[in-house]
Amino acid sequence: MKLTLKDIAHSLGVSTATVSNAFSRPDQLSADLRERILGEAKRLGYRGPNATARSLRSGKTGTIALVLTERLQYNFEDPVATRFLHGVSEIFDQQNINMLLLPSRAEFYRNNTVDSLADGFVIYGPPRDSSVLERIVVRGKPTITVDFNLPEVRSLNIDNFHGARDAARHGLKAIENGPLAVLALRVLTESEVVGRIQDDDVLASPYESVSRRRLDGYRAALEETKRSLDNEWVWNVPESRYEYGYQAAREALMSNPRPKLLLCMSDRLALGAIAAAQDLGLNIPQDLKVIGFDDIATAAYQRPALTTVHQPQNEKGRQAAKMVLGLSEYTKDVLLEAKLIVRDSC
Amino acid sequence: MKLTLKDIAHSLGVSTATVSNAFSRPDQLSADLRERILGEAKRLGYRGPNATARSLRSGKTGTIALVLTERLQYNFEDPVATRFLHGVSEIFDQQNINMLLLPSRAEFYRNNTVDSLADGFVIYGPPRDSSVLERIVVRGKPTITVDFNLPEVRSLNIDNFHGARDAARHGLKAIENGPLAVLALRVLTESEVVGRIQDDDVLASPYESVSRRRLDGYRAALEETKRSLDNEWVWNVPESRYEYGYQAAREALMSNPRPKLLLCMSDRLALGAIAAAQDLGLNIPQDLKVIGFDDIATAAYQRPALTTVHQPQNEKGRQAAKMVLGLSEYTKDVLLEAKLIVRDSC
DNA sequence: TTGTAAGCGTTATCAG
DNA sequence: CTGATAACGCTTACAA
Repeated sequence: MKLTLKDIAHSLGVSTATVSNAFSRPDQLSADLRERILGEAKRLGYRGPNATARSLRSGKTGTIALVLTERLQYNFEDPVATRFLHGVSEIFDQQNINMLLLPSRAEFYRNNTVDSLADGFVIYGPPRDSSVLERIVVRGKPTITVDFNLPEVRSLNIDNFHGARDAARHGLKAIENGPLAVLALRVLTESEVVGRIQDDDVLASPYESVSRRRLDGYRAALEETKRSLDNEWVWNVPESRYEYGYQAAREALMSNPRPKLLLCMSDRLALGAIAAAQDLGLNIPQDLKVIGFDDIATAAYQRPALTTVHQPQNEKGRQAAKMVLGLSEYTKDVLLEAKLIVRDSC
Repeated sequence: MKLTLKDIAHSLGVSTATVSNAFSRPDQLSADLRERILGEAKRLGYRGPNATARSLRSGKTGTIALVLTERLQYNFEDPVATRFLHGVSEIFDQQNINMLLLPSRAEFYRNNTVDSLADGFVIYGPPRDSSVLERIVVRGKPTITVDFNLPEVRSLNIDNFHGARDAARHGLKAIENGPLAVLALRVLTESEVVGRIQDDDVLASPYESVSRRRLDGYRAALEETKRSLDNEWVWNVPESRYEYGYQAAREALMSNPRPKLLLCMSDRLALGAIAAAQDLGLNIPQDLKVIGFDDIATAAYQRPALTTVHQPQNEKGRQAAKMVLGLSEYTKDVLLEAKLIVRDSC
């Protein structure tokens, strides 16, 4: 048996409008009548206004959608993404907001008009297929992009350039003039394999990507010491995974001259790299120095503890949530600091 | 400018019903007309039927809700929960299902009629305030419970009893007749502190809880060797956290006689316990043996690698998703195996 | 194969 | 302070 506002109204001899007000706008009716209505509703087992009907009429859903990676799965795997969601959910918890998780793969949106399902959107990272953005970025609904930019849309980023530059500076000082290699994350747009960047590879990506900024940061530090970064010493890695870090580092460490420093664009890559180095019998930091990026939890736990660039993922999540809810103290684009944390690996 | 079905219908001189069919029931009209409608929609910038209106009418939302812990945050912190969500999202990814994350705290449901927001519910763990269940368990919407049971609702569990019993058997064989302690997770219903179970503490919980089953498993193994478990040697811990494991283990290890075996109801507790032991100068497994539960990723990585009971969280997530979507190969309650994995710590 | 029309359960507007 | 009534945008019998 399905109960509606009408049933309550009927049973009490009042109008549906009044019952609606009793639930949604308490100030619109006498406390007394409201009491009676709520009591009757409870007695009959009515649980409150139907959410879909309410949204259809009011245009509000009480839900914020997070547009994540191609496949949702990834977000429960990668500690960086998970930490971001942790921050977001802290604010949603406080504000009683429903959290809708959406993948960014285009196919998902073919039969799915999600823009009506949420009051706002947080787009975490650039979708591979940018047509998704056209379906989502609807005028009128608050939308913010995280880790990339879109014209006309507020963005939240961390300062990848300076974080990377500081990391590289620190590393370069430690190895002086020794050789180095970079494990770069998705710096080639379409490549799905681990490998050196070839001279003729194109480094451009459709958005000013996180990786690109980090690479530029590394470069800037090298230039300060009159060095430059040869593409040959940059490994492209398609995803932030331990195994890829292992593989790329192994290739790099078996090259001649053997790098004394590995600049890694994520901690997971760095952890894989350390394992590869250890398996080759190298000591860290004596034989090889490794610097990561992200500062995931294990970076501090593991031995040797990882020197890395801390990015405030938790705070980033909180900021993203506040921005989309209009609760942020900032009114424009936000750039959070990324700070070098020196531990044992360099 | 907001576009609706009507606008498309108008612009083409057909009825709204036909436009609706063009999007939702292609077999109801000629391929030719459909082509024309879709073309016009695209030209005008119409993105497809509004999801709220569609659900109001059809009763379907394309969304499955996961009712998680009190605060959503926790699920992005605890690797066990995260792994479960990983499994769930794998199936949702395949089936293009929207994933709605809901906290289980009662307050959230006061002004929120969520039952209309989703086509089905997965309730992961018993809510502290069971009134939430009344608001959610609606006849007609597929609902399944995970890690607990509810009358009339399909459930998914792992075999906690046998997993724990096997763990305890293995540990008891290793220490022969030595003393042991248990780090028990939320085995006291209301306690928020770490501490020994007092004789007069009540062990009952409103549901047959996971912890209770694990405790019974430990007990069963002890009884096989004619031993029994004194409450005094059971520490209650309010949440599965490293720090609590550390604290409880420290208390246990400073007691007399000092336990030779720690049976821990989660890996995070076990990892904390190992750290506490090491800080007390104990060697594992020589001086102390530790067995965990869950088999989280770090259990295998860390040194000494943790002996633990593997629970198939990923598969559990997949099963939960399949069950709620009616895609499961099982038709009744499901019980997954929990298997002892022997590594270095015992 | 296509069109007509009656809702789905609310909330907003406006009048009383 | 309360009540009629008209949307909200769509789906689905049923009729043509």
